Formats: sequence, C-alpha cells, structure tokens
Amino acid sequence: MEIAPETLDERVSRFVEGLKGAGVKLTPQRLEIFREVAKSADHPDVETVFRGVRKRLPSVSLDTVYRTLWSLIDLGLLSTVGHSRERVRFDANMGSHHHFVCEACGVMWDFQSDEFDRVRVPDVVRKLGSAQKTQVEIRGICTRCSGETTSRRCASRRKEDRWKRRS
Amino acid sequence: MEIAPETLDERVSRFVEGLKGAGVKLTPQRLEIFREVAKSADHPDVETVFRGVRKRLPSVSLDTVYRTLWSLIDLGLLSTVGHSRERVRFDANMGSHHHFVCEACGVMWDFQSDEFDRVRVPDVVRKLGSAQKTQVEIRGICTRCSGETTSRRCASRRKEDRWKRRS
DNA sequence: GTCAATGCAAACTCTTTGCAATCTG
DNA sequence: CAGATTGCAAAGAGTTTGCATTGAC
Repeated sequence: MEIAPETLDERVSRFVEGLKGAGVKLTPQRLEIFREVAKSADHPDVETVFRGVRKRLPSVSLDTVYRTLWSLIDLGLLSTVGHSRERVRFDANMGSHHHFVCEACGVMWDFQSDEFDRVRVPDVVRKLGSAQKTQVEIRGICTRCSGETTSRRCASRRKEDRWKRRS
Repeated sequence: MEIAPETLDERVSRFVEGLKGAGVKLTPQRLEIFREVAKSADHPDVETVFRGVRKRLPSVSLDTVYRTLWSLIDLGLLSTVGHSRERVRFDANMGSHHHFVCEACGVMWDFQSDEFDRVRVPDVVRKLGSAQKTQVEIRGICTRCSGETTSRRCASRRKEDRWKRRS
C-alpha cells in the first residue's frame, strides 16, 4: 500500500516548494496531511487521512483536515479522484459507454468509442486483479460554456454555486 | 438535454419488464423516478430527480426518491456515474495516470498506459467541447479479494461495511 | 509582532430510518 | 386481502463555519 520512499520524498519537496511559491505557511498539520495522502498508493478518504495524521499529531482536528485538503487542491498540490465534490449522479444507460464532463457547468454526456473499447487491459492491471468494466472519462469545457465567456455565463456560474454550497 | 423518445420508450419497457421479472411492484413513483433519470442525456443527481418527479407527482417525498434510486440500482436497472456511494478520495499523483478500482474492497491503484494515452479524443467528443484530461477507470476484483473467497474475506467485507453505513 | 492557521463546538446539509397509512398484484 | 411501498417526521452522518487562541514567518 505504501509508495517508494524516494517518490514520497520527491512529492514532499514539491509540496514544500509549492507552498513557498504560493506564499502559504508550512504548518506541521499541512505537512502531515499531505504526507498521509502522498505516502499511500491507494487513495485515502478524509476519515483515513484523519486517522493516519492523528497517530503523529494527536491534537489535529477533523475540520483542519477538511480545510487543508481542499486548500491543497485549490493550490494544485493534490487532486481528488473521480468526481471531486460533485454529488452522486444516476445513469439509465446500461450499455457500455464513456463520459464527457464539463468542468464549468458539470454537464455530462455519454459517448461511445470503438477505439477506446479496442484497447485491451494493460498487463500491469492484469497483475492487480480481474477487470470487469473499463470506462473513460474525458473532462474539459463544453461548447456552451466556452462560448459564454463574454456576457452571461450562466452555465459557468452554476459550478461556482455548487462549490459555494460546500466551501 | 432530452433523449430520443424511442430510446426512452425502450428504456421504460425494459424497466417495467425488469421489475416484473424481479417480482417487484410497479408504483407510479417508481415509474416517474425511473423516467426522470432515463429521459435526460445528462445524468441527474438526487435533487434534480426529485424536482422533476414532483412536477408530475407533487406528493412524492424525497426519501422515496432516495430509496427508489438505490433499489433500482440493486436491481441493475440504473447505475451511478463515477464512484457511486463511495466517499471523495485524494490523490497526490499529479502526473497523468489511470485507476484500477476493486469493487469488493474499494482499493484503488494507479497505472499508466501508453496505449490508452495514444487514443485520440473521438470526433463526437470534439463536438461537445474541448477536452482537457482523459482518465480511464478499470473496475474489477483485485487478486487479494478474489483469493479470499474461502476463509477470511476481510477485504471483501470492508465494502459491505461501507455500504451498510449508508443503506 | 502580525496575520494566517488551528481547534473547538455548534450549525448545516444531505441522507437514512421507524412507523402508521396506503396501494399494488 | 396480504404484504410491499409510501409519506412524514425525526434521527444520523458527514461536512462546514464562527471565533478565540496559537503559531509560522
């Protein structure tokens, strides 16, 4: 589950430089929270990060973990896996398909692609387990949002609202 | 945003058959909730489904929407987009990579694949918008979980726990 | 020393559950 | 008619926020 020590060191130095570059303070909490995410090959959730950090920093609070994770993401030093802060969405298309997601308005379209479907499961993955389903997600900006940069950008604003609700 | 009428009809009949086959009652709520998901090309979240259904069934309650969506998923008549009921997870690997996720224990491994990276963005998607990031997610069962079907299946059980927490 | 960052506790939102009334097959 | 399903209201999780205190630069 743990990552190679040299990779971790590399990540940590990039992190320290990243904070410095952004003029953000390097606190023990931030360092440990980052290390907790960076050291695992799996991708921890908030609770897991909290438990891990608390082993070394028993006084750390859960809300600091939340705040720190989101701000490191804003700084581009971490990312979320999958759909970030978005809500669960439902899909009635039970056939094989892929998704295009607009980062601005959150709209999500299905698409099919023989080219992607033809790629066979890499050997590295075969070693990890048996694959059942392969799904591609392409993220970008939809034509509607990129065309709205001038006057009303109602669709783009929709994203801000969604984030505001939680941050 | 809406799907072709014939596709919707087809989905609805498969849904009705699906319920019948499973010996589950067809209530107006279930039908409308399913239709609300099935009719949109985008993928609605709980709140959106609720608002849509309420237009035709003003007395529907939010908890029925939740219960119905999850049970339709259990019946295999709907699916969730992305990471279903799982929590947000964090990733310190800021380079381009893809994910293998174990459906049983939830473990998630990074992998790289030139083959996937070489596939160019399909034309259908270019029409939808500008692509920024392409990420492949392969779901399956990891070797650890598939090897544990006999005695202790601690890793597999971990998933049940996670689901129990919410259902 | 200054201003950002933290910890605490309370507030909020989203989601789930218990139970009586209702409706489907 | 019997048992599943619904609506209501209240409980439960997870997440966020306000504010006084602490700590990094």
